[in-house]
Amino acid sequence: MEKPLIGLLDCNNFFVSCERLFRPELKDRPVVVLSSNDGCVVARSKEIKDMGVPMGVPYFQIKDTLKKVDAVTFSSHFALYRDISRRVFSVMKDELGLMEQYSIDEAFFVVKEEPERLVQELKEVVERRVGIPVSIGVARTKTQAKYANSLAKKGNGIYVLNDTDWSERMVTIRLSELWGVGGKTELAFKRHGLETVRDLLSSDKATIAKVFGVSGVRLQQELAGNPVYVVSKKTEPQQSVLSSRSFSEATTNIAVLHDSIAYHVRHVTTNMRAMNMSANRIRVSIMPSRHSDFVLRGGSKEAVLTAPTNDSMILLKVASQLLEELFEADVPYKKAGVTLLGLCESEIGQETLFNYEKKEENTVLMSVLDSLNKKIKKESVVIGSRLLNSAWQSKSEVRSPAYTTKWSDVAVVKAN
DNA sequence: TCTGGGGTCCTAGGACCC
DNA sequence: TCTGGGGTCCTAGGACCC
Repeated sequence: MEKPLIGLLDCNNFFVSCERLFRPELKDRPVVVLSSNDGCVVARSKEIKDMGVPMGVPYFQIKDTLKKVDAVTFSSHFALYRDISRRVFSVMKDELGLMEQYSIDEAFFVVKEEPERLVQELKEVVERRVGIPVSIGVARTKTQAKYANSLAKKGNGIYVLNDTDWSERMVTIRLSELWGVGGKTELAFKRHGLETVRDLLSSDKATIAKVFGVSGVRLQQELAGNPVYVVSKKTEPQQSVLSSRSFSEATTNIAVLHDSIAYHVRHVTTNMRAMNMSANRIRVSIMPSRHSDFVLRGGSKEAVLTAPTNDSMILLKVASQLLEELFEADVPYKKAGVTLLGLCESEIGQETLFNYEKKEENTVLMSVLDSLNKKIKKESVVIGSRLLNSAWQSKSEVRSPAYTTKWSDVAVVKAN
């Protein structure tokens, strides 16, 4: 029997499509969605892509251009996108049974037979039931399927890449077009005279291993049609949780940094408690602007906790300590973040004998805090530093209503 | 004036151990 | 005067992805 193929379903211009779902009149209008802080363009409609506006471009650089073509601009609205994302995957699960969610808008799945018919049906069902346009690529491996998906996007939304097709194409496919090959890797390949998929495939495996390490060998295997990355049934447990944000303006004031770190600790621990998870390591990072003379002056520092915890008070203390150690007085910081690592289910975390009783008390306190903040308003009851008019807080000017997650914003449907 | 946020995986180099 | 070497674990940072 034929070896199974791997499919990749990817939502087209996902954030833009989500916004259009509730504003159908924007169907053929140019639309962009901005990152938080309204800093960069993170999603573009086809009209915008055709204008040559690149992904990730700073908003201020193209504000005027967008105005000229009467483009509609949205700030990111992740609660909405996550909700639509869940609907897409739930339809996929109904149709396929087995699939692996890869990102907010992509999932891999196994294709056993009749790839053309299967993906055609899948595309139609998802589009009919969720209303988001999707593209599907099918090939031997995940890396090839990614490429097939890019071909699907250029055509009618479906591309099944067979072996003959692939061997013909690999002569011209540049390594930089592939999944996992970024700017640095591309340069390294070039230095060794490797530019196309064929170049890499005709290289000696041992040499690739020596020069490019395990990632090089894996890429070579995947391109040769030997799957290294399998479609996994169960989702691996998440390994880390991060909260970070750029400041509206850079700061050299450690009090402002303490304020933002405290916010991120609260944010990240609230999420952890909601998932009933604990962490055994915490990392604090503070960074200057990537575009300033201070680029290299940022850093991060980790601490190992005596026992896994999701207690805001414990983590706040450790995080502040780490911040004090990292902080350098002459550096203008633009961004700060907190990561929790070594995640585990709260119940199975190892308790240390000494703080067992204390931990019980805090657990009650934390759950009271969480429910207050949920009932009243986020961040209404707070542990640790919180400056009024937080100097570092971001702005989102043009966020769409919470159509699917807040009753007050539910879309109204009118029938004629 | 204004350049995102949340993840994963890999590796170099130091600490430590025997 | 000459002062081991190999393994493992940890941390920080880099590269990449969406």
